[in-house]
Amino acid sequence: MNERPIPPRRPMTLRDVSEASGVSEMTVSRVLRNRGDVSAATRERVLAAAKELGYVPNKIAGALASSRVNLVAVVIPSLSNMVFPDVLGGITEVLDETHLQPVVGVTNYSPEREEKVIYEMLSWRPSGLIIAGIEHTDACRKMLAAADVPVVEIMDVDGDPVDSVVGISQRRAGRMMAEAIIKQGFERIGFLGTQMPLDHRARKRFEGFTDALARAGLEVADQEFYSGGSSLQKGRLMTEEMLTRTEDLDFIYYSNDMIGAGGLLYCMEQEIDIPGRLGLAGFNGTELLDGLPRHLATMDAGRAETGREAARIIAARADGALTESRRIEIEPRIDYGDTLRRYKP
Amino acid sequence: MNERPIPPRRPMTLRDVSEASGVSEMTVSRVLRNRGDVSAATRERVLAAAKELGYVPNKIAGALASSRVNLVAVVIPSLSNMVFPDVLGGITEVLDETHLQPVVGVTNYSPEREEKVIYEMLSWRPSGLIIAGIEHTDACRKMLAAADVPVVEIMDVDGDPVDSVVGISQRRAGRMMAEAIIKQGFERIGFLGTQMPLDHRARKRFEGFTDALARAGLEVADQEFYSGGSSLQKGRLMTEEMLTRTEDLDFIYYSNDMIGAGGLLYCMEQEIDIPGRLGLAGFNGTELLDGLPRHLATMDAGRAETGREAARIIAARADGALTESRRIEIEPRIDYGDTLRRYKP
DNA sequence: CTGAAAGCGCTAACAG
DNA sequence: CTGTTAGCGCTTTCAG
Repeated sequence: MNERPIPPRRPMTLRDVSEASGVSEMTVSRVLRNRGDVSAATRERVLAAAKELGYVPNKIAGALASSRVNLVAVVIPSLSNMVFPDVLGGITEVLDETHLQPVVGVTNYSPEREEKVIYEMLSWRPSGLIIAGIEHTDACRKMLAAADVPVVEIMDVDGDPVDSVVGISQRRAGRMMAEAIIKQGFERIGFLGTQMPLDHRARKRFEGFTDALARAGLEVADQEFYSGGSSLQKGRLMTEEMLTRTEDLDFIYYSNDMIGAGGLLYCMEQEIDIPGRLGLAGFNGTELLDGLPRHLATMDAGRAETGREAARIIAARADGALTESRRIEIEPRIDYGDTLRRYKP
Repeated sequence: MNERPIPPRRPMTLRDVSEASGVSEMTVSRVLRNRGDVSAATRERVLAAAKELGYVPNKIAGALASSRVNLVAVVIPSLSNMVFPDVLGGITEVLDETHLQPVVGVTNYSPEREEKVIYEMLSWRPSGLIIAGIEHTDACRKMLAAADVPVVEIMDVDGDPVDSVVGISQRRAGRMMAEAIIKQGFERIGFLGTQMPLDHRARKRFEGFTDALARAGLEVADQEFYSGGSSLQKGRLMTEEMLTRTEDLDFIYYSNDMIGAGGLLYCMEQEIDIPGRLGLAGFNGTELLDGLPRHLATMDAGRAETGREAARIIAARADGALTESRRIEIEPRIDYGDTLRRYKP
């Protein structure tokens, strides 16, 4: 197809644009970055030459020379969780107004991978780092502290942050839900959740939950934890198992909306009276719930808001408008939906 | 909290490790990169010093000096679509075996954003670029061609690729589904999909679909397109509308599993005989479907496989094992589920 | 096995 | 408004 002998292509540099336009490299650089005053005529010539050549500046060299990098590292455990894309949405929304750009790294809930991802990210000297969770290995904390980069830990404020932190209190969220459930008169309460060692936030929610139950003289009547597979499917199957095993349950609290939805679908098929005979609640406030036959009760953890606030902190730190650590606690909000508020008996 | 007067912290460099270990910068560099022979003793000293200082190498400088960047740019339209995380999973799986690392950019189906994202990505001189779709603005194609970087366009092979391409033929996928539907004896077929100008893949599927219908002397009996909002909810509402408007429909083809699931849930509530009175099919083969009361028919587009193949091409190009463009067409596979195969009449 | 010198492509800082 | 001169922190290359 291509018959011209290909000359060994030397990567294009500023110099090429400089030569093509007859303007010094420095001025070309100014034009391309919109910095300093350049005459309209020169600007045009440079822009035309750059476009003609299809020149894309080398940010590696630029970053090295200016020690400025417009990247914000975002470290999250998973993309398939629904939750994290929402947070990312909030981050992007705010960063889009700035010159900063998010770069995503995924850890799959593995501490080793987290260390590696953070190391890789930091080695590009980003303008900031946003990371899900507040539990990290010592090595991670050390790196983050040593990096001299603004860090925002998100989605959990219960613990000792490295720098700034934005999110809900997961323990409090668990307590709030327990209290709401108890207030509606439910007493035989089961819990269905993700395997905890992996997910500190789910664990803390569960702890807050059992705490509040204990204070009311109750305890979890049955519990089970899963890992892997379709959450919807798991919710369905595990709900069936649990209801068979513990027949007198009158409530199931799920650690996320997806398994909750699975449970809800199962219950509706079985024509179980919801929430008369059995109440249900999930966690996250995902939009998925709007399409279910009944709206599952849930708790909005303010994911987009969390992302936005975290990004605002990074942006403010990057341009020097902010110099100290911040702590922003987002208020979780119970959504009663159709499965938590009991009909007056 | 911190009472020590903070000395104006100069970012840490190789030199610091060099001084701390009493070894030349060059040798430190060798140790940290595992290149060339270094005596075990020296290696230990260097490693200890680096760890002690919490040194993280500056990849910017490294990349500039070596003109090697271990980043692979991955450009996708959206993260909330279920589909793209799966592709990313495949990509990551393969790249994890190499020294390469994916970096994700999101375009929100906007050509302008796509241009910007590509430009930003290329300015970091990645080792390769994987991008969803085969339709790009001229500016994008020009940049990609000029960049001298291996490019893999994915998830659609119908068109003129810039370089390599991996994915299904969307037109063919549409045709296959139409043929399967016709074969089952359905005749009054509706289509419910996403707004098309944004999503070329959905458009091509639709075109292939109507093509195959036409060849069988049929046409789409009703159609509607949506944008925004919860897909599950939209599927429910739009299915209701369409069934009210066109009462004699005997099949609805959805452009993705999520709206399909919404439609399915609606139909089950209405106790519509599925697939006796009405057949349904979605697209993508998402694991979501496993948890539904009935398994929605769908088509597996080989997302993870697509991601893996794309990553393999980039990896092979990066280490010189491959020098030419490749074209890999993935075979889509119909999953009949419970909603497409009609009971023998 | 180890080190010294020269640059990667750009921008800061200064001088016209 | 435009150009010149030094690096940015590493790695390449070549000498010990």
